[in-house]
Formats: sequence, C-alpha cells, structure tokens
Amino acid sequence: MTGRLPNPLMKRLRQLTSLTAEELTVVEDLCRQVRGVPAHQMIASEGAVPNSLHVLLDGWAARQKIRRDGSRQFSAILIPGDICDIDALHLARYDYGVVAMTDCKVAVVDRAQLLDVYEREPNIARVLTWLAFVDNAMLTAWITMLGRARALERISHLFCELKTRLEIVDLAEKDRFDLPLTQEEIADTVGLTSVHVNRMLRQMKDEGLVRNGTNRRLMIVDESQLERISSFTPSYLHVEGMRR
Amino acid sequence: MTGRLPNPLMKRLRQLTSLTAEELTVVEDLCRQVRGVPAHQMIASEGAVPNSLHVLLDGWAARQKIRRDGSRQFSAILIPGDICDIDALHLARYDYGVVAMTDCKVAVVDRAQLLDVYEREPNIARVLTWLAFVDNAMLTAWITMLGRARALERISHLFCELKTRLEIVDLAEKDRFDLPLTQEEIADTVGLTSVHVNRMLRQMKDEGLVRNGTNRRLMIVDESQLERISSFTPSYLHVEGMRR
DNA sequence: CGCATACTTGAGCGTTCTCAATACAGGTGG
DNA sequence: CCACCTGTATTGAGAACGCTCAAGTATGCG
Repeated sequence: MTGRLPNPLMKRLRQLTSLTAEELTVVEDLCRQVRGVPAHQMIASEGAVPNSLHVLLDGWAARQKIRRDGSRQFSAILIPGDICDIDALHLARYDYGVVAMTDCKVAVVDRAQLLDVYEREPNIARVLTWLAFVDNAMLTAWITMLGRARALERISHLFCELKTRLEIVDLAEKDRFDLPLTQEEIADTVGLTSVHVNRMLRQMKDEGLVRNGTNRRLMIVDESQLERISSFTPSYLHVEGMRR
Repeated sequence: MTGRLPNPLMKRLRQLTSLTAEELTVVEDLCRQVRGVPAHQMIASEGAVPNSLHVLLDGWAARQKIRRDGSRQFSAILIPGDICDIDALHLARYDYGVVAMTDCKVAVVDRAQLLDVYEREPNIARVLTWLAFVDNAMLTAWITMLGRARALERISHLFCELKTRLEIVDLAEKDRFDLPLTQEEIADTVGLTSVHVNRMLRQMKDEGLVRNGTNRRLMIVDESQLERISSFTPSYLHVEGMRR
C-alpha cells in the first residue's frame, strides 16, 4: 500500500506556508503509507492511545463525540488535505473519534517517526502547529454558530466554510460543489435534528440557494446569498496563510 | 509593574508537566511584566495583530466573539493560570477578543522573546503546545454541549468544568466555589439568554444544587448532582498531565 | 438617598423537536 | 427485469423548549 496518488496536503502547504521544496518532500514521504477506509468505519477511536496520525487523502470524514444518550455531534468535517487527528501527537489519548463518511484514503503517519522529524525540522514542526491553531480557530467559529445562530444561518455557514476549504484543495467548481453528506450528518454537524435540516433545505431549494445534484447529492449553488445569510467571512480559516 | 505575586501558571506546570526547576524559572521570568486590567476592559482585541501573549494571573476573563447582530458568544472562560491567547504566537491576527470579566492581573509576554525561548528550550515549546491542545479539547467538548445538550445540562457542565479547573490552581474549596459571573455572562457562555439562565438557576437553587453566596455571587454546592445531570467526566481536561 | 446594574417573574410567541407515516432511490437476489 | 429491502428523504401534527418583551425588584455604589 504505497500509493502515489496526488497529495492534497501538499497543495495546502505549498499555498499557505513557506516550506522549501526539500521540506515538502519530507512531509510527502511521511505520507507514503496509505490505507483505504470504507464509509462509516472508524479511522481513530475515542479514548484510544494514539500511535499514528492520519492525513486524509481522499474522501470525507469527521471528528465526532458520542454522548451517553446516544446522540452524536461532529466537531469537524474533514476533507482531503486535512489532518484527521493532529492532537494525537501531543495528547495522551483521543478526545474524539474520527469516522469515515465516504470511502476514504488516509495516510498513516507513525507518531514516533513524526516526533523525530519535529526534532530535525523546526519549520515543519511550526507549520503543523500552525495547522492545529487554524483548527482551533475553526472550532471557535463553530462555537459561536452553535451558541448564537438559528438553523438557517448555521447551515448556510457550514456550506460557505466547506466551499472555501474545498477551493484550497481544488475540489470545488466555481460557485458550486457536491456535498456527500446525508441530512442526518449535516444535522449532527450543526446541532439540529435531521427533520429540521430537511425543512430548512426545502426552504433553501425553494429560494434557489441549493439544489439536488447527481446521485442523491446536494449541490450548493448560490454562494453569495449563503454568505449574506450567514454573515460569512473566511478570515477565521486563515486562507492567506501563515504569519512569516 | 514588576509583580511578585504567586503565579498560578507555575502551579499548573508543576502539576501537569515534567519541566525542570530551571525551565520553570525561565517561564516564570517571562511573566515578570504585569499589567492590571479593570473589569470589562479588553485584554486583546479581535482582528488585531498580536505582539504579546497574556497570562492570566488573577481574576476571571473570557475569549469572545461579537456577531454582526450584536450578540456575543464566549468560546472560553479564563481563570488564573490560563494563557489568554496562545494562538497569538502562531496566527497572524486574533480571531477573538479577550475581555476581563473581573478586575484582572495579566502577565504580558513579549511575542518575539517567547519565540526566542521556543528555539532554545524545546521542552517549554512542547509544554505550551500541549496547553494549546488541551484548549482544543475543551473547545471540542463545548461544541458537543452547545450542539446537543439542553439548558440545564449545559449550565451544570459549565459549573463542573470550572470546578475542576479551579481545583488545579487551588481556587476551589472542597465541594464549592464562588462564581463571579453575571447571569448574562453565563448565558453568553452556554448559548442561552440571561432570562432563561435565570429560570434554570432558580430551579437549581430549589433543588439545592447551587445557592446565593456572598456579594451577589453564586455558590456551587452539590457537585455530584451536577456531574450526574451533565454526565461530566473531566478526561477532556487532561488533568492527569502530559504524555511523557 | 438616588442611580446603575443585575436579577426576577409573567405572558405569549416562535423555533425546533418528537413521533409517526409515507415516498423514494439504489442495491441485491431471484 | 422485477420484487424486495434498506437507508434516506419528506411531510404533517402537536408538544416542548427557549426566546422576546416588558414590568418590577433587589443590591451595591457614589
């Protein structure tokens, strides 16, 4: 399993950071070990002791917490180029599970090996830490949404965020993209029930913001309206890159 | 303003990490520059370019986002020993504001100087990064609460979390502590209105979970009940310390 | 004593949830 | 190629939770 598929993490790093060609190669080499994960399987389990990090190369995944009563909340939607579990490097155990939402390909990076690279390559360490802080900023933004925004705004905001992030790794067409999530999964992201998400989506379809795409997938159409509804500004995603 | 007040960050680091005495001294020396901040004043402003980090030495503060419509959401409640803005070290601008909720004392750590220490003292760098990841875990836990828990559970969970964190820096008595937050501030933490928080607190008082303390402060009394109500488990706070 | 701030309580409304029934699409096996 | 089965989407009705608006009451501070 030593894949040679295009690595979307490289795309992000080239665009957002000032790593040299050699440093990029070091990162790319760390991602040689590739594993396929079928939809709905776990990539990492809550509570386990992390021995490796996972870079999502293809497909969609999510970080999740399952509550005592069985309800589920996603704390991050992961797209190609995302590190599924950066904190595995530093924390003693996983605080969340990572689950594949579609069939996925993940690079499995050995933890000890990565720690080693940290010693030798301070720039790489800095970049990965930076990525963690961007994650942090995304979490903060979501807290604001979940705490203070109504249903329509939450969903619109989610769509805008995903669009922006997909663009960085060239996975969104201009003004539209396919969403491989079920309404239940959207609900578990934005803190609503699937029934209510359904009603909101109906309304959004009626207003021409989204429509049904191919293969039972939702297609996001009118970005500017969505941005208006959710007062979306991408600054928290730090798309302009690292502070040099 | 070169204070010599006991530094609660030291307490945390001694307890949770394996820094040597010399390393601890280095951190303590970084905190020599102390500034008093009156209640309701900003410690750091959203959107600004960070030039220093702030360690909360005394008082309570919070990270906040203000939304277009004027509503406010806190993403973290800060108590003595907390770093108000760790990501200031890595990100190009503040994604949130930090506001003093009571009169505060903060150590102002020069960013460039800290980056310098990062080079020379890898252990300190590791520890600060670890603290950032614990922050991250707290954000994730809050997302789950905001997305999936009802009012009573959210408030109870907040109280349990605060209790646990206060204990680490010796600021909670056994089974009780004083809360210097207004009901409005609690509301902006748990994503409710102050009116509804009031009603929930009434219920909690009636059930003997909390009572009115001195000086208009709320006093948290029955910890075990609160833990039951909110299914609180402190594992996400990583109170057992760093992975060695 | 008077002001400002926070807390308290009620009434009515709106958003979101629950429960439940139905429709639909895609995949599987006969 | 059809029949069936499963998971997802859709829709309705009613209830619950939390919000808004508004008035009134404490409390601390100057």
